[in-house]
Parts: sequence; C-alpha cells; structure tokens
Amino acid sequence: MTTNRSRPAGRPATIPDVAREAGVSRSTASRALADYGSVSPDARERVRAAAEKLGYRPNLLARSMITGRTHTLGAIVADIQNPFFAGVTRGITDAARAAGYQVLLANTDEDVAAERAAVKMLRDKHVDGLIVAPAATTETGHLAAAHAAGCPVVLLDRQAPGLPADSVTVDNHGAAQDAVRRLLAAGHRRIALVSLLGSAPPADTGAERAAAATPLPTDPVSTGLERIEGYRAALREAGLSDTDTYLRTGTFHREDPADLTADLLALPEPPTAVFATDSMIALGVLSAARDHGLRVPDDLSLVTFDDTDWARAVRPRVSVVAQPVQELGARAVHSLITRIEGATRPPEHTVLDTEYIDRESIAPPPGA
Amino acid sequence: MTTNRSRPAGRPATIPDVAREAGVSRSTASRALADYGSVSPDARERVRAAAEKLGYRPNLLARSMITGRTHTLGAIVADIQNPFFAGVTRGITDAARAAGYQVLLANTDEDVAAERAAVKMLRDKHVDGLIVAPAATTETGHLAAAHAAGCPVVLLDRQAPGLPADSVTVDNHGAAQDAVRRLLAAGHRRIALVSLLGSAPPADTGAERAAAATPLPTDPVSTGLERIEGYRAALREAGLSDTDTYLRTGTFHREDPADLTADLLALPEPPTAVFATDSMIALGVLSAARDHGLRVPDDLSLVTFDDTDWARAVRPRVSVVAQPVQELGARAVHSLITRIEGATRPPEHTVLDTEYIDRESIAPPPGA
DNA sequence: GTGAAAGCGCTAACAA
DNA sequence: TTGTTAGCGCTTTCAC
Repeated sequence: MTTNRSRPAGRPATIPDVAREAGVSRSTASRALADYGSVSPDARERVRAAAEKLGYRPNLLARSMITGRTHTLGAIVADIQNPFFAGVTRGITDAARAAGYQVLLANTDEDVAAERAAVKMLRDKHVDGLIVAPAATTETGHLAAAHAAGCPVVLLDRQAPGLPADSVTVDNHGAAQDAVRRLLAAGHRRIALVSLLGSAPPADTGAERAAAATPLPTDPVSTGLERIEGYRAALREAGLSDTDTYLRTGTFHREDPADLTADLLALPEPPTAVFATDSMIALGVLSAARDHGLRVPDDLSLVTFDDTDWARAVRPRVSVVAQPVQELGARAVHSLITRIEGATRPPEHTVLDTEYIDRESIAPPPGA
Repeated sequence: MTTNRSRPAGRPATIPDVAREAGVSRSTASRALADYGSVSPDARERVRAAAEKLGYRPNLLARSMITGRTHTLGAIVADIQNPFFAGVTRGITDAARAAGYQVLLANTDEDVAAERAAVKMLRDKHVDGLIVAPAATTETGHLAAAHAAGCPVVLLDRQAPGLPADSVTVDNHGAAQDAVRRLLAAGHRRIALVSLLGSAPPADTGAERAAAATPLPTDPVSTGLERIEGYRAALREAGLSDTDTYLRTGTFHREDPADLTADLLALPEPPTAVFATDSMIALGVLSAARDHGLRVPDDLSLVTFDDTDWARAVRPRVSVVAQPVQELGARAVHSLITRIEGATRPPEHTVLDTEYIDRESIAPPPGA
C-alpha cells in the first residue's frame, strides 16, 4: 500500500496529484496525459508512471467543457425493437466504439414531437453529432437547427429534401421494383402492397376517395413512399395500369398490418401475392393469411423487405430484400465523424446495395 | 429581432447573460434556474423571462462537474439484436427518459473483456449508474469495484452471488420446469433441451465424458443453468432419472443451435420434443427440424423461452414462456434510480413473473 | 433574499 | 520544453 500523503483516499486522482507525484507542473502533466503539445520523453514517462501508480483517470466532463467535444453520438431511431433498427443500432454502436465514441440512444416511435424532444435532450448533453432516422422528412426544423448550430446530423434510412445533411440509405425504389418483378415473373397479376407510413393521411380529397385506394401522406420523400413508387413502376412496366387497387397503407399506431391484409383477402378478387414493406408488416401478413386458412406460397405468395432471423427459419423460408443493416449504421457513423472532425465537403448521400434473397415464399398464383 | 448588445450572436447564452438581462446577480439567476435556495417571486420571474428571451439552455456538462451527477445511465447487454435484449433495452430507455435520464448503450456479445471495457468507458463518462446483464456471474470484480466506488449497479436477467447489487430477474427454474411439464403432459418422454451458455465448458472431467452428455460451465448461476435445472427437475419429477441424454448446450460463438439440434435428431432414438432456452435457439431448432423434413408439432413438439413477434405469426404458432421484457428493464431503472438518489437499503432482488402462452407447437409424440 | 468570491478538473495561451 | 495564468459555465458557501 502506497501512502499518498497529499490525497485523501476516497477522492480520485486528478492532474495536480499526478503532476506532484511526477514532479512536474500541471500543464506538463496535462500535455503528457492528453498527448498534445510537446513534452520531453523523460517527463512524459514520469507522468505516465505517476498516473499509473495513482490510478489516474481523466475527468472527461472537465475535458469536454474545455474542448467542446464529448465523444458521444446521439442515435435517434423509431423503435429499437424493430429488427431493422436493432441491426442499424448495433452497427452504430460498434462503429462508434471502434472510433472512440459512445452512443446515447433515443426511440421516437415515428413521432416527430418525440424526435424533437430527443434532439433537445441530446444537444443539451452536448453530443458531438446526431444520427437520425427521421420520423418525417418535412418537419426537420430541429434537425436543420442542430446542424446549423454546429451539431452535425446524418440521416439514416430516409432522406430529407432541403436539409443539407449527409444521408445513408438504400435504393428503396429500385429494390421494391425488383422484388415486385419477381412476383410478376412468377405469373402474379393481383399483387398487393401492405405498408405503414409515418404521417397521418392528408384530408380527404374527394375524387381520390375510391373504395380501394388508400390516401397517401403528403411527405414528398419517405422510405415507404419510395417503395410504393417502385411497386407501382413494376406494375406499370408489366402493363398493369391500375396500380392502386391492391395498395394498402396504414399509419403507425393506428392501423394493424394484419387488418390491412385481412381487408385485401376479403376482396371478391383477392390478391395472389403480397409485397410487405418491412419484416414486421410481413408478420402481420403471415398472421392474416393464417387466419384466412391460406397457405404460403401455394395460396398466397409473399416477399418482404428486411432479412430477419425468422425469415430463414420458418417454413416456407421467406424471400426477402435484405438491407445491409449494420453497414447502414456503420457508414452513418463514419460520415458523421468526418463531419465532426471538421470536413466541410458538400452533403454526401451514400446509397447502399440491397440484396434479393430468393427462398420459398413465392410460387405461381393458385390455378395457374 | 432583439439586439443582445453584450452577447455575440454565435455563442449560446450563459448564466451571466441571463443575470445581466434580468438585472440580478449570477447566483440569483442560478438559483432561480436550477430551482433551489430561496429567490423572491419577482426575481424568479424576471430570470425566467430573461432565460426564455435569450433561449438559455443550461450547460449540463458544467452542472455535472459540480453536482457529480450526469443523469445518464449505462446499459450493458449482450446483443441488442437479440429480441430479448432489444425489449429490455426499450424498457430501460423509456423508463429512464420518463425519470429524466438518458442511456448510453454497450453490447458485449457475452464477452467479459468487452464488458469490462464498457464499464470502464461508462464510468469515465461519469454515468450515474449501471444496468448490466452480466456476461459471467463469477468474474464481476469490475462491477463490484464500480459499485463500491459509488456507481450503483443493478443486475439484469442474471444474478451474481457475492455481488451486493440489486437484481431484476425472472424465476427461470420455475418457468423452465413448468414448460417442460407441458411437454410431459402431452405424453412426451424423450424431451431435449437446447441451450447456449456464456462460459467455455470446463476441462474434460473424464468420467463425465459420456457420449451424450455435454459438460456444463462452472458458473454457479446463469440463466441458462437455471433453466437447465428446471428442465431436469421436471424430468425427475416425471420419473425420468436420466436427465442428460437429450441435453445439448453449446457456447456462444462456437456452436450453432441448429447443429446441436441436428445431432439430436440424428440419434437412433431421437427426441420427440424440444425445449429451447431462448427465441434465437428456437429458430435454430426450427431450422434443423425443417432440414430433417420434420413437421412441428406432428413430428416434433417445441416450446421456447421468449415471446418474440414471429412466435405468434408463424404456422404453427409457437408456445412460449413469455418474459416481461420491457418491465424487466423498467424495474431495473427504478431500482437503480432509488440507489442513485441515495437509498441505502440492502440489495433487493426483484423476481418478475413469466407467463406460459399455449399455442400450437405442442402435440402428442408421433405414434402415441 | 441576494451578491461576492471561490472552485470543480481540465486545457490553452502566453511567457520564460 | 516547461511553468504560469487564465478561464470554461456552473454551483455553493458565506457574508450582508
């Protein structure tokens, strides 16, 4: 047991303690410890030894107050329980840690108010930057403000037009179009799309209120909308002009994908295939199909976004559009860190490749 | 636009700014803002208005440096991609936010070294407390040290004997025993257990090296082990003395539950039912069953821990032991916060109820 | 009830 | 290269 005369046992060692022990000034100790400025090899070593002996740990709070950097990132996603966001978050935390950053997590449940509150909290905590899967692509004032105030923002999964921030996404339109083409290639013509969108539907526009068509949100850009456009493009390409008959979109918290599917299956001419825009929706589709006594893929074909664990374990295994979830998170971290470290390049939009994985959930339509 | 003569536009407002604007001293402003000490209603209101006008936001870093409290919790789990931990983490972040705390997240992949590193990082960041699903229940020196140094720790999902920390768990033994009883009640006698355990198996003890038995880790307590004991108890209770014939445990990163199951199914007298100790293992079992051309539940019955989304959407829906995942996280947060706020009661061990949910994955054994 | 002054632990100009 | 000095923004005695 070493006796540290000048330092009460309970209190953690500070720079003055280390400096005293090493017989140098505070600044030299600080320079040696934080590794900046110039310090003689000799002094450096004595400081290192003293720090070691005293079990010195820098007070990161004090350091952050001076440097203005906390080495903490904020991650704002819809719901960590959604496998897509779980994977993305895993990618974020891993990449962050590897780069010497920690991450503060916030869930929004696709609610803009919650997102706004999260940004506020996170900024109050002085995070160095924000990774956000925005709940809405239009109401992004809080994100723009953060960005402008020097707290860089990178958008994940969704872009926001007019917000000069980096983004990391996949080609939703192309991937959706490709998936629907697979269904078309198998001979399907009555192909449904089931999705949940972030914003509430706009006011009823009268003419649009056809029995089958669901009004779409006004958000100019959203993952869901892009996938819908990809779906429509594929149908049009196949000569099917009526692209909205089997289109069903609900709102988070308000509609259940299983109900949306049940409606479709109750139609006089029900769809023979369904394209689900994410794995949780696919679960709802599966559920509804089961309740209707329909078998996949014989009675109903299915393809979905997101390759979750269960997709390859259930029977039939389900064909999916796999997104590189962890990579999405890791790329976002890298973009963000270059910004934090001062890069002033124009906004960079990274688009990652998806992969269609063919399994057993697509068959020709019944009676074909 | 108000002109703030004394404050450059770029710099955020500070207490001196607010004080000046309100015509009071810094201390009065501080007292009014942080709501302590005594301030006259009049001064209080003037300060409030000035702060509002200037868009004042307290510098939490500076405050933390003084108060020693960051209002930040550290959450250390195995893998956020595991639905169990995703749910727990969701419960943690929600409860924390509701109580005015944020959470820093760390994944360990069941690796003690990673856990140790995470604790170090988190303590360096001055978290007010730690919620840990410990990778090992024996090597807990770093947790004990944190606790002793005034950084309270609450254990989640797993207890650690000898560590005087609060814990929040479920009755794994009882729940496992109950689940296996369901299988027994359906007429099964050859019931397997498939699990993955945290620690590496101990050195070969010779006699124990029966072809069928898998050596178990030496960890005195672990979720997996408790479930195994519950399984054995149920079998013994049913008069089956040979409890380890169909017991298969692997190690994280080393074994694949599907392979473990495949071994079982290749036995001359294969099991007719499987008890999986978590949902990710159940997926492996399902996979292996499919590869063997076995149908659930006709050829093989299945019951698993954890009620994940897919368990109620696949066909057949799988019977499960549901854990109150979010509640587990929320309780941990509450225990932790009472500690942080100074409670000095003896360690408290909260045990939450599980719920057996009967679905369609259990049938009588084939040929029964 | 209020203000003056000290100080948390650290970094960063500036001199020496 | 090194030490001195001055803060960062805040809370908190301690007088008044």
